Amino acid sequence: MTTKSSFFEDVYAVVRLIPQGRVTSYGAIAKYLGTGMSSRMVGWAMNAAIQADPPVPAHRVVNRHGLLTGKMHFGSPHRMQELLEAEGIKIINDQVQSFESLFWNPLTELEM
DNA sequence: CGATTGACGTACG
DNA sequence: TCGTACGCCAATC
Repeated sequence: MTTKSSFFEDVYAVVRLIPQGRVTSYGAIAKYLGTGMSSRMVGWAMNAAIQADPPVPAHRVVNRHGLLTGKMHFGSPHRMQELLEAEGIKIINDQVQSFESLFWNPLTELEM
């Protein structure tokens, strides 16, 4: 893109492309962005993503294990789980059920 | 300006 | 197989 897309904006774009009822991992996004395995940057971007406009469905982004590690950042720890369950995703003990089936890989879906 | 932290992930023991 | 240590890169203190 001619526009100098910031790391954050790029993350927002990918997360916004996540279909409802699907989830992805920080590492997948990080790799898609080409930042390698610096998944921490993705998580940091997510922190700002909540305040981003339009709002980014950060609740669809979980860690490699499918755990809602960032649930505490949604204002209310239960908010993230509520949002995911509202999309039809089952969560038990902060763990996404059938995570592998619900996993949305940007590298595959976007066909890099 | 330097040190620490951070919603992760991989490697090694 | 499980636990601990290290690395990434940027932002915040």
